Amino acid sequence: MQPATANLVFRALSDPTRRAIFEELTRQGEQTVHALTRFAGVSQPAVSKHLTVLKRAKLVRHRRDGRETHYRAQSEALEPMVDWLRLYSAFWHERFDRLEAVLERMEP
Amino acid sequence: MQPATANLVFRALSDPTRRAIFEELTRQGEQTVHALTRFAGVSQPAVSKHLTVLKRAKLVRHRRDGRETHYRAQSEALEPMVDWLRLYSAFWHERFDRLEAVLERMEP
DNA sequence: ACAAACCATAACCATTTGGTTATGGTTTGT
DNA sequence: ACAAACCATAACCAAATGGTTATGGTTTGT
Repeated sequence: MQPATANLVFRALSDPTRRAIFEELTRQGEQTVHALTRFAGVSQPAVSKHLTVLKRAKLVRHRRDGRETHYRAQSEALEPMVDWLRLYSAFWHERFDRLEAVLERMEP
Repeated sequence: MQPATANLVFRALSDPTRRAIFEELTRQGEQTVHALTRFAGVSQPAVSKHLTVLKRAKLVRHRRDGRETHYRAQSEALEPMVDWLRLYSAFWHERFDRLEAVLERMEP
């Protein structure tokens, strides 16, 4: 699957409610909209809209099962953000570079 | 210095113009507001406002020198974002963990 | 001395955003 | 069969956001 643009990912994760939903999906695994609504503390339509934004950034996938829709986090979509940090964080750059070098030596 | 909250950092970097300014400061080093204005393609007051947002997130520092103000990136402020990725990106978690382990073996 | 350069703030504006309630379409349980 | 549950979308609203022009305070060059 094509990765979403970095911009969509940064935008999607800039909202605390959306981050909380993504965090919850990461921690607890797949969840229905109903469960996420109880968790998020906002209305069900608000949750649905947040999930739509996360979906456009490829940060979540959904699976319909009867009348419920199950969402789960898709952490690979964070890659543009990780790549960005690698490029623009001088502080972390060295660490990442060493990671690359070491991993390549470990599994050629 | 106290790190800014993760929320401020995520918010500040969610805007493409602001990210571009931060990227430019990282690549080219210290810059005046004037130089950043030419670079950013928006008005000087717009740049000043973006710099204020970045400043609140501790992503930039400024230094007055006569009538000009020089800004520079402060990449350590990205740490909350890196920490967040470590916590919530299952995909990258393993890589980070291996980095930690390997680095510790390399320099005890 | 004074005009110009640099920057921040104020005042303003259109658009976006994050929330709400209302509604309707499927699906399920009884 | 039908009421209730689940979810998405529509319609709406207040507040936040990202931009603009206007203005004023320092500092610099002549």
